[in-house]
Amino acid sequence: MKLTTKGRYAVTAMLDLALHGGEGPVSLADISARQEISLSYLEQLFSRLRRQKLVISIRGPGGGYRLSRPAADLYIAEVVDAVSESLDTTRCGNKGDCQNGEKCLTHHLWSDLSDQIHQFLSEISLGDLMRKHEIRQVADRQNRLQSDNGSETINTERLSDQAPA
Amino acid sequence: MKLTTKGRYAVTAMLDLALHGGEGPVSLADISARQEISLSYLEQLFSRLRRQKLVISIRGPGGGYRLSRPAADLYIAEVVDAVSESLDTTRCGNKGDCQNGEKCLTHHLWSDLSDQIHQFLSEISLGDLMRKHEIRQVADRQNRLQSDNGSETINTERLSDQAPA
DNA sequence: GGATTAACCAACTATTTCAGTCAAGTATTC
DNA sequence: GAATACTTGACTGAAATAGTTGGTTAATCC
Repeated sequence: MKLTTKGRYAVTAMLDLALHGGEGPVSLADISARQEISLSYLEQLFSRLRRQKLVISIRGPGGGYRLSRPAADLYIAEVVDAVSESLDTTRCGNKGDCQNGEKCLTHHLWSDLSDQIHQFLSEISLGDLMRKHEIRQVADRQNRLQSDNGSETINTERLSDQAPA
Repeated sequence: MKLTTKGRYAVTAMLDLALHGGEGPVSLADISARQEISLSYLEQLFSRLRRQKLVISIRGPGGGYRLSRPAADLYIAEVVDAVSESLDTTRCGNKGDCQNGEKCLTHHLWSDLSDQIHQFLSEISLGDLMRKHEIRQVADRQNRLQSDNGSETINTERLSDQAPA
């Protein structure tokens, strides 16, 4: 498991797809415009997302991409994995033949940690984020309408509130 | 929050420090030899760890580094943060003046996700890892002594077992 | 059928980060 | 004062990240 901006781009794009995919395919050009990610970079990312069967492509005019499954069944970990192609964390190839066992232990500790984060992201779906997003969008709009003074109430409840058990 | 090999090196080194720091300061040369991390790279990492006050340096012969606090009070998130200098996740500088609010929302979602991982790593201390390490070391030794046939029982229980609530 | 749309693909470039090296310090102890 | 070991900064090669260019292929619209 590796967490970099690349994964963030992928999750953002997938979320955009989930949010705007209600009325047919979404083109990368649209996502690029909305999320300000370069089109060519999106192509690279979606090439992987497609090969991992997270999205379905529709060619030709009016074409674009669709989620391969309902957003509630698409998990963040899948998206991150699809684009970052998790590297070997052990250096010794996980063969267990490290020098007198000592080195490999710390390696395994890190690998366990990494597994836990993976597990964690496997329990959050795009649907979960969407719901939060919608709530938030509504909340923000309400805030903007209600209080146009400079009070700046960014009081949207945190994602942490519905953290997976 | 960014998770790369850099953070792994730092955690590994700090864990080594925690494990061998019982009888006085530990030199980077020792850590370098045990963990097979280049001395110069360790110097870079410890320069940051020291500035973040996670370790204390003792100069001169017999010198080295010590943890600034008991291992049970030093959390993984601190170590990772110290060396990876978490980059801006929002691009817009978190000012909230993104284009019609839309872009920033997805950014915030990711930032929340990142916060949760951070939170998660903030609940695991070096002490926790040490305990696991010791248990493991004993278990491995037992395995090695008991079954010297090729059965290869890598049945050490996972870190997940004592995941923080 | 031809123009348009948009996915697909490959090679190439610039920038940044990672990982490591080198060299010249400074403080401490023996 | 010599040895030890931390401290700092500049520098390097390799890899990953981010973006570009220039095409090809499939589907649709006119």
